[in-house]
Amino acid sequence: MLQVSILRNDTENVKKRLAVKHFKQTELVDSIIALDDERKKLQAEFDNTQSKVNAASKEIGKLMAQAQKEAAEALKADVANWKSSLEPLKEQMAKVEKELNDSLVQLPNLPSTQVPEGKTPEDNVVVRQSDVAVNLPETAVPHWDLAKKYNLIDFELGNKITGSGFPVYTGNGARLQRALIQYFLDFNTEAGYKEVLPPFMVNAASAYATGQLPDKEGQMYYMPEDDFYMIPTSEVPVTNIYRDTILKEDEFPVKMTAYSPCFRREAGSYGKDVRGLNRLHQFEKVEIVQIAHPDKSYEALDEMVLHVERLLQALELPYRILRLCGGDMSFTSAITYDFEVYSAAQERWLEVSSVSNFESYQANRLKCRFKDESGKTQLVHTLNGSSLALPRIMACLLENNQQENGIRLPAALQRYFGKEMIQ
RNA sequence: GGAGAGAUGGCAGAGCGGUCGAAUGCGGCGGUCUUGAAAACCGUUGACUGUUACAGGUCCGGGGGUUCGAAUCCCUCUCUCUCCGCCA
Repeated sequence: MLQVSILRNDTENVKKRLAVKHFKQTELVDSIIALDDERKKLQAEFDNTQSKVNAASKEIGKLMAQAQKEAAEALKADVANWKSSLEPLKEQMAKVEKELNDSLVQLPNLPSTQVPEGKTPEDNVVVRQSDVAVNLPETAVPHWDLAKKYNLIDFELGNKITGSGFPVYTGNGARLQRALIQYFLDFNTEAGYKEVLPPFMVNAASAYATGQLPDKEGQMYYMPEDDFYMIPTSEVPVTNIYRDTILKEDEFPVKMTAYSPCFRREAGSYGKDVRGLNRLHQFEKVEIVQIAHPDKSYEALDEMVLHVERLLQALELPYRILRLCGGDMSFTSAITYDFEVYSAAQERWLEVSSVSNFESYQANRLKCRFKDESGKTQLVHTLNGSSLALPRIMACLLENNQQENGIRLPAALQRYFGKEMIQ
């Protein structure tokens, strides 16, 4: 969430920025500042009284030591008096603080100045696009047919074992999946990202810190017995490594990469979007996360965008990079680049990565800070991106590389897969 | 799952219900000394909130309670360790 100080110091600009995100209730900004004023006032009053109580308690201690019982008793009466006024104050403070916090989590992150105006995906700006020409044979089919033909993925079996959206990868399908994970992790670690293998379930505090709670609660699988959530992305456990920490300046930048399965309820999805591998309840992803100095986070962002782009180039897939417009960005992001690959047989673009800078929005909830040169603690910037999400990459690899006699894998993958062709 | 022990500052580790935000050691930072470094010595060193600044307030795993006053007593939850059982 945003810091109140940002709203306070730059109120008009904050409202302008919120408008880019098509956030309507700008009056929330004013009410937050008013609530914070109220909070401060109550706090000051509370502190003053508490201060008197503390002083008197010490005095009582001294009087008791000197056996001045009567004086002590008199003071005790005063204390009791002050304390009774403390109770209602406390209640009011709790109320105001809750209201303040509830309001604050309703405010989305401010979009950076580079974010284009716009409301729908059509308003996203194509930043770069590769050559999209793909030569498919006459007999070309979508990946779900290929998966069946070469026994790579069994969707029906997944239905039996769990339900729709939980495919079973078999034989070369499973092997290709494994090869991709291995390749992505190697590609990332070679670029300086430290590999971590995190837990696949998190507690509520972690889900809150990265922003899944409270706004995306219904999108996660939840285990009520233990109060755990299945992770929708490894961003959650990996970023939470740095929850409640204070970094030293020489620790920047923190670069981490993690493989994990991702679990998403995807309530409300239907139709052609969910066909085959296009949208699943469980899928594999390799993620990259950076924690950066506030002055360096946009450099880090550019570096991450280039990194993902090089990976797509190595896979020889047609791709484009979009800078998302204000209306299409996620709640918590300050700027987001989406990567899409062109799935030739379906003739559609599939999102395979989303690289975002959250600036200090996430760090504020995470309480991830650093000490600057002057010794002051301030919030870090967090960034993350997929590198890459597996199912759609697989769909695209299968569709775009299909030939009459099999599927030819790009050179970069052959070493990992062990063969040039899936037949 | 059963029995027991524990949770204190970056780490280690003291702490009688009152002057304890907390001894001491290590580490960190600054300085003296040195050509430089080490050693030694001196000083300094938690977070949050708040104020122009000071003051003040809060925090000794989380929550609640007793008390004029709690790191210290009570209840509860969580976690860690040891032993037993079970187990990939």
